Amino acid sequence: MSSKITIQRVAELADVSKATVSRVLNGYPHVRPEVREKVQRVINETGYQPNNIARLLASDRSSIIGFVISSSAKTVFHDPYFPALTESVSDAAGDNGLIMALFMAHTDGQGHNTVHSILAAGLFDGLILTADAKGASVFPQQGIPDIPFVFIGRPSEADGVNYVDADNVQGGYLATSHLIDLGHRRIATIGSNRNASGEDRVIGYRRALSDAGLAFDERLVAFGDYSLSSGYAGMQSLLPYKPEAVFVATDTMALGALRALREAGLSAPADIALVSHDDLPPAVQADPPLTTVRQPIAKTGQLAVEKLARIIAQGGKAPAEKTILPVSLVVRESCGAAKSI
Amino acid sequence: MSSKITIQRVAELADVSKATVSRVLNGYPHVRPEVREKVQRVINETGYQPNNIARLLASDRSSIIGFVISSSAKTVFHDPYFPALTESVSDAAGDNGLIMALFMAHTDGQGHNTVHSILAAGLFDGLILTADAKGASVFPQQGIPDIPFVFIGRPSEADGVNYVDADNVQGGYLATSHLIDLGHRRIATIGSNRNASGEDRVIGYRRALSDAGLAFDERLVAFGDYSLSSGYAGMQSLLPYKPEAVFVATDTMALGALRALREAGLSAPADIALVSHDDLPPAVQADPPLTTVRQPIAKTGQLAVEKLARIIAQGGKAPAEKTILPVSLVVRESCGAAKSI
DNA sequence: AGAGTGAGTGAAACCGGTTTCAGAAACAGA
DNA sequence: TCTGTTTCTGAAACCGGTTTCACTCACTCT
Repeated sequence: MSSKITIQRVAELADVSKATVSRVLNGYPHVRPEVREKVQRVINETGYQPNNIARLLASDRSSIIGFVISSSAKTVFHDPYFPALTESVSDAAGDNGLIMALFMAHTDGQGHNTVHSILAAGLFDGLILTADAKGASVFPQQGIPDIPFVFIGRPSEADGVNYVDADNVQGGYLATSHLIDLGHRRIATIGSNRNASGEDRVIGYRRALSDAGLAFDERLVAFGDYSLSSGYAGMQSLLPYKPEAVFVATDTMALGALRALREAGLSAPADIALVSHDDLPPAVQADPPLTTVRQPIAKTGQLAVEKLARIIAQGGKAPAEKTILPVSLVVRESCGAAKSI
Repeated sequence: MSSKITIQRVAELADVSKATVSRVLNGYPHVRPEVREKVQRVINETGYQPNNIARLLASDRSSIIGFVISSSAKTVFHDPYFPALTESVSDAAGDNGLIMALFMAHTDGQGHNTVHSILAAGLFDGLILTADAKGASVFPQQGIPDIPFVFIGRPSEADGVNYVDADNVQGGYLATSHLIDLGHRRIATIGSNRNASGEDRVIGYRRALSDAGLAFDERLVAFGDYSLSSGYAGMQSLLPYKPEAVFVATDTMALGALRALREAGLSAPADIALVSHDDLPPAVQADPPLTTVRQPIAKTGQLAVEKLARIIAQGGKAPAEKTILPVSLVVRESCGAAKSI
């Protein structure tokens, strides 16, 4: 089916053996310059492209990595986080000479098995996994060959596992501290206990309060599921307790929170100051633009891929290490610190 | 690296030949029921998983399809259109027993070559391509084996090419007609001439005007590039000509248009009625929620994959056919037809 | 009973590369 | 000039499946 020219044909045309062509192809030593050149010429003239499949079968390496997005809910691609992450992983894979295959792992039995069988097929050199719902670890499982993998986001059982994550605790801390610095005292949060990232942000929130000598008030904490509507609901549940400011754990939920405010006849930052987390496009597009904690998503994907590539190159075994990326506060209008149009 | 058990090992354990195991594996006939069962038992007991690579090399079929998103700009994943499409293609691929590998084809020389070489490697059974910038056809090119492919969206050169697309002309027509029905006369549009879809929507817009006996006014047409900011700029450029209503070719641009209105002290639908196109999540989230033309994105991806699967099953050659999916109008608040909170 | 079918099976070729191994050629040192 | 290396190179094995082909063995049909 593919281009009809094979390594055998090239070998014949260049009047050498398959082995020699293979050496030239892979840049191996021990080939006379003139021979190398002759082979190279034939390759160029014929437009020969080695068949990856055969190469892979022989060398036990595919150059394909799987990127598994475990979406418990259908929310996956509604939050711009995953698209952004996907893009960076795809780019990084390309830069490292790898092909990325994307999977959405639906946690229902059916889809689960699909992913499982795909993995077991031995097609991939490695995997990038997104840490998702607590305890719902897709990996590792019985019967799966020990293929290298790297998590993005801290998985629930992080012991002995490679992962790259943003400093979510610090994110919650920065956001909350900023609100404290602006003079607010009754600071609420719309967090999430769906996964480690969400929990960490709430931890940062509590730590900031504590460091500032402020009491933690159970009633000022709402939990969402990263969806816009859960942010909306969260804010509604918070309003009766009259918060002066709210740290919302994601931009998307902040959008929902803003809507709840608007419908209650309130506005940010005039009535309630808002700081969110992620700094995705909606943060800029929101009205008012959101003060938010910037999470280095592109960097996260890139480092994860590079780490995986390194592990693969090392033959699979490498000590587990975690990488925590710093986050930073981006001040816009929703917090009330800056004034603009 | 993979599970150490090979077909050879299974054959030995079941006391049959590799050929027989292969037949059982693929559900081929000519195997005695008892033998089939014995082999199956060994397979189950050992947890044997056939090596896809070897299978593929021998059968010239990989069950992997490439999904190529050609992103001229970085806008790709900012517009929720692509995430939604990706999700549907991924799902459909899984349903058809195929693995989807995602590529972002950056049109710069570098990335271009990457995709090119990947394709030439003969790893894929077929491709799903997104029709993008006019003339910038990624495909077909010299040296690429004739691999089956299906476009999503009408490509610039659509002759003899398989594609699945929404009825964009009808979309523009429906949106504009709705505004006309509401009594508006000075109807502007923020369209796009970046690709066929954009052009078609403008064609529908013009046709609706024409059918209603309204004159086409050059000054009431602005062009954007699908980004929120271009919608913003588009609306600003339109305002001096006092439109009563505007058909914006995508939800995302409509978000930008709404912002421009707000900053100009105007609001929709009170001052200017708005209808957009796509019906992606932002349409619901917008304030006011957008009246928009629903495009069956999930269906589009699904049909494209199914069509591709069919072509592959038929051995590659099949007559080119186009599939145009119907669109429908979703009335919300931005057009002024409905009143609600 | 003998020829003609068709199902069931295994040996071996094959897919298109990589890798091992051994031999030939070139070059060094004594 | 004669060993001892080192550099090139090709033949052949190998990766783990699929597929062809020939052969055996019932089981009809004359």
